[in-house]
Order: sequence, then C-alpha cells, then structure tokens
Amino acid sequence: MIDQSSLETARKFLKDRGLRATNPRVLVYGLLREMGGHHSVDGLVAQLENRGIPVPRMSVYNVVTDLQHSGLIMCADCGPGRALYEASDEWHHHFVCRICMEVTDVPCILGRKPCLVPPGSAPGTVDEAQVIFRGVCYACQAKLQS
Amino acid sequence: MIDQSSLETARKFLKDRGLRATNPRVLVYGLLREMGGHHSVDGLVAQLENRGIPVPRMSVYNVVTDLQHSGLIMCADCGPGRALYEASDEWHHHFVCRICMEVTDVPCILGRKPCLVPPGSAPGTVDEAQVIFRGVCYACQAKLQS
DNA sequence: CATCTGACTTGACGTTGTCAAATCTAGGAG
DNA sequence: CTCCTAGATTTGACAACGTCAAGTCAGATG
Repeated sequence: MIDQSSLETARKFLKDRGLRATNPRVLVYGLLREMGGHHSVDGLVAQLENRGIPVPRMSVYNVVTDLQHSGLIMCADCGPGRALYEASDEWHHHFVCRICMEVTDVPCILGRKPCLVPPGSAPGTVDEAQVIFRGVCYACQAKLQS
Repeated sequence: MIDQSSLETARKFLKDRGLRATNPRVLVYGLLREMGGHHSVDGLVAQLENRGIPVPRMSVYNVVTDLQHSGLIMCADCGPGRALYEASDEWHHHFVCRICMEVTDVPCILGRKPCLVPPGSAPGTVDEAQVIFRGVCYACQAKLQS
C-alpha cells in the first residue's frame, strides 16, 4: 500500500546513514517521502492504519526521533501544539495560516544554517534560525470576503 | 503575595484596552509582569497556588487567550510542546538552548511586525515573522567542557 | 442598589508525548 | 546458512496539555 520505489529509497537512505533498516523505519520514512508535506505522529499512525499496515504509536515516536537525529527528516517549527515532521532535503522555513492553520514551505534565502544571526549579543552559540511566517493564506482570504 | 504595584498596573492596562478587570485577569497579568520571562499555563497555576491564591486552570487558559487577543501578552513561539506566555511590550524573537531548553529574548532588528518577508512568493499575506534561534547557551557549553 | 451580560468555575474528556520492561530482529561473525 | 547480540520494537500504563459544555458569579453601568 506504499509506493515501492519510496520504500526502496527509504531503505537505501537509512543504510547510507548507518541506521538499521527496520520495518517501522522504512515504512514511516517511505510514507513521509511518498506523501510529502507536514505530518503529526498520530497522523502517520492513522495513515498507516488506513493502509492496512498497523504500526504502534510508540514505534513511530521512536522512529521520528531517530530519523530527526540523523537529519533524514526535520521537525517543522510551527508554534505550540503537536510536532509536525517532514522528509526534506533542504533547509527552509514555514508559513502558517491563522485561519486554517495550514503549513506551507517557504524557501530560505541562503538555503543553509544558520541563515540568520541575532543582532547584537546572543545568550549562546546559534547554529540554526527557524522562521515562522504568520498571516492569512489566499484561500482563506477568498472565503472571508464571500 | 503579588507585588501591589504590579497588580495596580495590570488593572490599569486591562481597563485601557477595554477589558473588564476581573480577579483572574488582574492576578495572571500582574504575576506575568512581576515575574517576567516565559511561563506555561500550568506554571502560572502552580505559582499562584504556591502563593496561596488558587485559580482554576481553565480560568488561566481563558485569561491568557483573552490577553493575547488584546495584545497585552504574547505567546512565545518556541517549537512544539507547551505554550509559553510573556508580558512583553515590544516585538522580539527567542533563543532556545538545545540542552537546557531555556528560552531567552532576542531583540528584533526592526522592532515591529513584520520584520521579515518571505523571499519570492508567499502562499498568503504575511503580517508577522517569528524567529527561533537554536543553539547551546554559554552556561551549558561550560558544563559540557567540564 | 439593581440589573444584565460577560467572565468565571467545575468536572470530564480527548490528544499528545513519555517511561520501563519484555520481546524481537537486522546484520555481522563463524 | 545459522547463530548471536546489541539495538530496536512492542506493550500498557501514565503524565501533561488543552478543550468543551453547562451552571454560577460578579464587574460595570444606570
């Protein structure tokens, strides 16, 4: 129920990083690559369930944590609430609609970290700057006017 | 158990915005002003409890939501997890330590919103750009070396 | 001081994330 | 190919965070 080439690619990428290509890892990473976009842990669990491949919730939590540490996936900073993960190959930021809460990727000017440094003195060494753009998406603006 | 002048100021600021100066609002907002920094709802509840002023958790949730809509306090974007609130008078960003998770304010270059606009085309109208700087604070760096 | 509307309170509940202990398996050694 | 073992998965229970609805209360106005 998951695209075979996505699973193959997932398996390869896992091994390239020295990670054991276990079933949950291949499935979760393959699914994230196949679907694209931003997904919560429980969303992934439900998606796998729907496709007839039940995976324990805890396993998905373990997988996303491991994959994130290896840099294969990233956690999208979108403010408080559930964590959203995405399989992404390059550094970017996010736009969040205040109405529908939809998250959209926004390219980073530099494309590498850190793309911004604090003005003046920071309280530590900065290695990454995540930007969250907030506003109202065009779809919601259209709905508001009707 | 809360600084009287903070409570007075809180009461005044609430009325200035046309908000009813109810007990929970004055207490929560006064406490946030007195303490400074970033605090979760449950942290505020515990703080009030410790000071002998029990306030229902739901009331604090209501208060922070109302105050945020009025612009008296802001919710600090610090990634997934619990929401952190702060009584702040000017727009700024945050530095989050990867080790101790401590949140520190970082001044905004412009000091007004939106201080950044997405490169190229955004999927909507941007009215605000929150930046989260991540890294390791100097205190944790010192601990790591010992 | 009376009134009324908005705010507070209460209790219960759904979701998200974490922990520890037992079981299993991917991948290398023989 | 088979065995072995460190590492990963699974299970169940639990804690933290946030939300909902219905009933009660009190701040602001006249």
